[in-house]
Amino acid sequence: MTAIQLRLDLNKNLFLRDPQNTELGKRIVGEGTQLISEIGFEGFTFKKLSERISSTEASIYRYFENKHRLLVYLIARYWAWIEFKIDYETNNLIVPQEKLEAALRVITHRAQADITFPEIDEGALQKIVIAETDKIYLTKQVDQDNQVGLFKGYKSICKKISDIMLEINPGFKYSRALSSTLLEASHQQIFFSQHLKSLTEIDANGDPFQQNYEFMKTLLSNALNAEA
Amino acid sequence: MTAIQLRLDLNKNLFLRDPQNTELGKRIVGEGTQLISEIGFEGFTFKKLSERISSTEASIYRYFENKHRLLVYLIARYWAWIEFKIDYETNNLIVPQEKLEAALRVITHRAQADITFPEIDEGALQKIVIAETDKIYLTKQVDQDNQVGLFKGYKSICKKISDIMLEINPGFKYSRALSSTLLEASHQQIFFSQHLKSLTEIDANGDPFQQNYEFMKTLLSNALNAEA
DNA sequence: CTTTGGTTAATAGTAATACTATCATATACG
DNA sequence: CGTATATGATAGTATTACTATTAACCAAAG
Repeated sequence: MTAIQLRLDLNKNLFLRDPQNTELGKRIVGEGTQLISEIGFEGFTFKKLSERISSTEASIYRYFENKHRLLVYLIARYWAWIEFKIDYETNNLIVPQEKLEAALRVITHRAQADITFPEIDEGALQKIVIAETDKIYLTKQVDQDNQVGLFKGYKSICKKISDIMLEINPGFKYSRALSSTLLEASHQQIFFSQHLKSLTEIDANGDPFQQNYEFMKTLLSNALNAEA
Repeated sequence: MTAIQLRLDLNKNLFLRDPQNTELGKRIVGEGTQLISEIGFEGFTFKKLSERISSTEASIYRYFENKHRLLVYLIARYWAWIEFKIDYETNNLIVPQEKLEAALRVITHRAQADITFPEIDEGALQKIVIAETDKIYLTKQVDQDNQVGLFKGYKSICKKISDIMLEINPGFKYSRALSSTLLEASHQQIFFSQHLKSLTEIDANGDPFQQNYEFMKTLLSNALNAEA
């Protein structure tokens, strides 16, 4: 795959001012990704980021309402990127089993800078997704955030995979549930392999992304075939 | 089942002073559970709790290092409670399939005050587990916390279920991974049914706990039988 | 060439949070 | 009775997550 660059149209509620439009915006997003992946979201502040990009807190606040929104924005970009890759990889495939395998490969594999954003380090972004994704919806404002469309990208991928499952087995009753379970497992199992090793056979010293793919493929094909 | 009361020996690192030993300790834990389930963990502070129990911040800090530790403590109690119930329900069962079903029922079902803690509202505690569990390990200190045994209870349940799976199918390669995936799904799917409905078929207006049980049972039996 | 609009920097300030420290009082226990 | 322990009362601190104001800069429009 040739390296191409992406520019996304994301939900307008994800930001106050589109960071893709300005130099400062790109630095906020690019260095923000690095900083969060380095020190973790809890320790991250706009103050620290402003020092890193030689700007000010107030300037960052003009792009994002607060640090939570920045996190949601970054992760939305990740899922938009994943969705694009699923479309790309499944394009022209006819056999639904092949489509599903291709999609599964995309959601489980290590981030690679094939299709990329100009200013974002995809490896760092994937690290954020692994460690912080669940925090975007595990909040009191989840319903409001959901209502203004902040989670559209994630839901869209879930539906996409669910639809492929239904092509394979139209009678399967839990395609959405299985799809979201797999999406969650795609980062959770990697996290466990790094930090809570007894919770998984996946081994961070081997090729955890590949192992996770195999685990999930096993789960999937059995679940779908059995009910056929 | 007759109502019985539990007193647990939890890891000493979960608290500074054992809250089960004193009146104040029990109020911290009991009212803390209520308050977190009401306002969410982010909005929760020791200040607010101290007002609610007519005590002081400083007194609460004598029991728990910080609010994160209190959350870890509460959730550890939940999983210890679940583990006890699994042991109780699987006791004397011989057929591993039956054991697995019984365990699955325990981890998926709505909290009931059958086997109980004196001061804790199990319904509120389960609400906390559904909304906050992942926050106990999605932190920068996860490795240190893990090292001092804060997550022992969760890991123990994961192993227990995994072992039953291996009784059914000794050749299954992903028993730990599947077990942790199901444990995570046991609260995640309920959360989705309440807040991000398009991510699951489980319907919060029906009997979501029962539906979740059926979803997970489907997953499980297919995964285990296929590889037999 | 000047005005204007838009972007950013600089600075200051605030309420709340997450603690820590100190001291006095109550109570319990041996 | 004396002493250890638990709690309460109070105060204080560094940091966080913002908000507000003003001034400087720059590009395009008139």
